[in-house]
Amino acid sequence: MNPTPAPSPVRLLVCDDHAVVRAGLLALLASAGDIEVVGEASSGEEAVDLAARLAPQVVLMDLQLGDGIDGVEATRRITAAPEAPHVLVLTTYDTDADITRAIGAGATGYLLKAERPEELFAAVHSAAQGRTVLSPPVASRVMAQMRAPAPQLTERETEILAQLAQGLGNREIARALFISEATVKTHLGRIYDKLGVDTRSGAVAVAKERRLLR
Amino acid sequence: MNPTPAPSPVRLLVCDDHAVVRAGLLALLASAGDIEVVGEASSGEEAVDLAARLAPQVVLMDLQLGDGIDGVEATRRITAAPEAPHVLVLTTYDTDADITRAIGAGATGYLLKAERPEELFAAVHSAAQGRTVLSPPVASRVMAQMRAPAPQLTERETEILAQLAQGLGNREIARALFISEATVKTHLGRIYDKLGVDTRSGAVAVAKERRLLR
DNA sequence: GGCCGCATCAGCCGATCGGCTGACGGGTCC
DNA sequence: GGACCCGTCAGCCGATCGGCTGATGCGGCC
Repeated sequence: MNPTPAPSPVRLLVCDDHAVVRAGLLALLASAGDIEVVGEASSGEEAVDLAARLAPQVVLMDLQLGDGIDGVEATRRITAAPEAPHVLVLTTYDTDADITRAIGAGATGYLLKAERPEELFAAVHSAAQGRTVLSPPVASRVMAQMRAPAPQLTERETEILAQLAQGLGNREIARALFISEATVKTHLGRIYDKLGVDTRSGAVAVAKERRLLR
Repeated sequence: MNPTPAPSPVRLLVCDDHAVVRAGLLALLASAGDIEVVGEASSGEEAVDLAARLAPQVVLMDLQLGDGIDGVEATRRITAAPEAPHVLVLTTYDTDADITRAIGAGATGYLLKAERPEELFAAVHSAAQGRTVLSPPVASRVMAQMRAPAPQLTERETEILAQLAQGLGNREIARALFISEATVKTHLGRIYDKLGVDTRSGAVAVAKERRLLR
């Protein structure tokens, strides 16, 4: 009937730590017809392993994976391999920190779970060809990121912030990081500037909100 | 062939703000056979409306719903109606605060998305009969909650905590809530006790962690 | 009526924080 | 070699916080 031969389906590996969500994705993707789910992983480690063994064209990756390595690290390891599959991130959050880290780790696309299912199907095919796919809200943020010089925290500042979020005082932070209290205060001041706050509790709130930690 | 007549399927309404997840659940539940999804909602308001109009036996409800009312409030409104359907909460988090609020709002069951799909099917049927279903981790927490008198914050303390998480100082909090600074400090002291911390940043961290706010 | 939890307030004091100015060494980039 | 960022440190000072003791009023509960 159809003169054009059916294209071979895209070989896909799905990684999500929630079994119900994973099963839902499998059922959903199966209905697409031109997508073949060749494996499923419930952890980052498993995804890295299966990506190497099953050689899928695309890995659909959640960023939040509970225990073990997170989606960013899994993405980094998967894309580091020769002949690596393309990683399409499918997650809930569209925070700057997550997007930046995922792209930095080598993700080909970044899709939100709020997206329409048809977009997901289209994105899988685009990713199979190496084409970048971004959800509109994500694309907006990426553009904004380019325009605004990105008030990003340095590694050291992030460490300080992590200690702060434990409720530690300056003296305790200093001891934990083997630096002087004066240095801690210097860093804190810069952190306040970058986050647009002027108290430690405000900094912790913003950090948790923007998912700058862990 | 089969001597026993096929039981009429459970009428189900699915509520989740993420379109991809919702579509996945639909596809998954459709494969169960004895479950009929009669409607889907992408917001709490829509769920309340559809629950009244479609008269499902069970509502599968996510707690995090983005804008508008949250899953707890939606559950409260749905179960408030006469002849109300049973609400089965299906969510990611198993924090004490979420569980307590959901059950308080009238939820019949509380399932985690990490659960196996078969458990979801079984839970829907149990919920249809009004039987309580709890994921094992949730059940454990409920039991622990019963044993330990639950260090719960009062309404006022929660308000103070919310202000604190904005990074406000004691004077500002006092002004915002129309009370004296001394009172703010008294409340803060009690909050520290209940949360097991001794600094404001620690309190904010715990609050965000245990999802005590919003 | 007494008990108790909750919210409100006062005053005190030592410890801590936040903002400031200034400084030094080690990278990187051009 | 100079500009620049990062991380490190010092000292100062006023503002704020955290812990304490003690007190009042209100509303349930028995």
